Amino acid sequence: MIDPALVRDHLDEVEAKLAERATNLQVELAAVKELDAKRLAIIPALENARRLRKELGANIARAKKTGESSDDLLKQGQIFSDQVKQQEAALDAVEQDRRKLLLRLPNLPHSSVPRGDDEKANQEVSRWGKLPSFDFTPKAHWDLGPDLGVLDFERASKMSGARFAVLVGAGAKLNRALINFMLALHTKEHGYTEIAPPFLVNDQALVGTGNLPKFEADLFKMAGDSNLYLVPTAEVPLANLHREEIIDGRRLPLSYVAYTPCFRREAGSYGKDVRGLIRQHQFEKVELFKFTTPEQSYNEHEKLTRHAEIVLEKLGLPYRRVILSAGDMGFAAAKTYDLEVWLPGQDTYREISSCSNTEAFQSRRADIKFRPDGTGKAELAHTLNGSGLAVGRTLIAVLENGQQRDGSVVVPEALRPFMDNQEVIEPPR
RNA sequence: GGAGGGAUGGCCGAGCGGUUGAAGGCGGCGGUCUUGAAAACCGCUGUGGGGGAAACUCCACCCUGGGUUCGAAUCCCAGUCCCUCCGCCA
Repeated sequence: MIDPALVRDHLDEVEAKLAERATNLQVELAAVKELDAKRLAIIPALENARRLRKELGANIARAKKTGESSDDLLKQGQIFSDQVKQQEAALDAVEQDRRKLLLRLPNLPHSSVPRGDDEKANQEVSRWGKLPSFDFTPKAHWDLGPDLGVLDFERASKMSGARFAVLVGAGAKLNRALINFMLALHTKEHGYTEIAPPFLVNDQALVGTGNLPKFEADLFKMAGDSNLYLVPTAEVPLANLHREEIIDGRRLPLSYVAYTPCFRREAGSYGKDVRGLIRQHQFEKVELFKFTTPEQSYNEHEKLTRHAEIVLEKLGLPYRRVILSAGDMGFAAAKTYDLEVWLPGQDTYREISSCSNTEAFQSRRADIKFRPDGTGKAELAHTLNGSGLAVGRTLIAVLENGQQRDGSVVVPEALRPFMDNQEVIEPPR
């Protein structure tokens, strides 16, 4: 949620910033501002009514003590009480409406974010790694995987339908090795605390991250009268780890890493990435998350992005870093770097990680604060998240980049300790 | 699933429906004392929202949401979470 005070005092700036996202939210912003003004008008009236009621209450108590008649006072009390109730109802309605609008406004882009309406305006920041050259035509993983006997899309569709996959044998093992490798790296070398969170979260948690109320269609909701949803990313449970808390500022930054499956409806992506493991209803991810101070958050953003990049470097997978344009960023992000891994089978870079600073956007929704130096006034924390990495896409990259003429795949050295020292995945004979 | 018990400030804990934002203790901060420290003593010590340049001031908040009442931390209803016992269960 953006700061309501900004809408009140700097409407033009907010409008301009949101316009960079290729959105037109002038109507909503004007409505927020109007409701805000109404709110500020009701509050003094309400408080005055409450004060009158309170003072009268004290008089009644006194009169009762001395045994005086208090019938007139009681009658007056009724009037005051009605006024309070009326004003309270008015304030409640205005605040609810205002909140409803605010919850649907995206975050303001940071000043370092390039303008632009969509991914075409994204800017490459850096490249790493030498693109592999093959003396044969490299296969895409949707051919390579089944040929190797490690990926099975047809059987998955029988039990679950489209956008699911079964990993078999060395494929399942490679998947597990990637998870363990990433967790080991981030916990031992990058200082993250490992979290094993719930995979089902309630609606409030999703409001906190910005997935609700606007993107309900992207989520799998449990049947029945529960308000539980399957996590679309570990970002949700991790962000809510400290909801409604005031963190001792001396403990910041707090860095967490969690492995979870992720579940997404992928509504509206019909016909997009229908082949292979790129876009699935269920995938796995190792997620990085930080709580930090506003002063440190952009520094931490760089660090977090580097931590994700190091995974790719250790695996020897060529990639590039891209800064997303304002129009291509997610709802909650103020700034996002995407990491794109090279997929030779598709002759292109594909997103494998997205690292965002949401500034106070999620903290304001989830009420996450910190107290600098452990004392003084509590301030909203900044939150950061990033994939470190998407496991399925990493698996694809390992297969496509490591493939050999005979259809076998070389296991990256860094992964071998997690693969019983297996060096090559051989095709079935 | 059944039967009970509970939820109050950073923590523990008290609170006949009427100056109770809330006793007391612990912890924390500041001070006095001390060569230093401890002890002792004194003071301060929540969050949000209005107003104000500020000092300050007003309003709200005792799990959440309703209700009763002139007035609710205190009474009633619903819900959430925690604990104990029984049943079931990986």
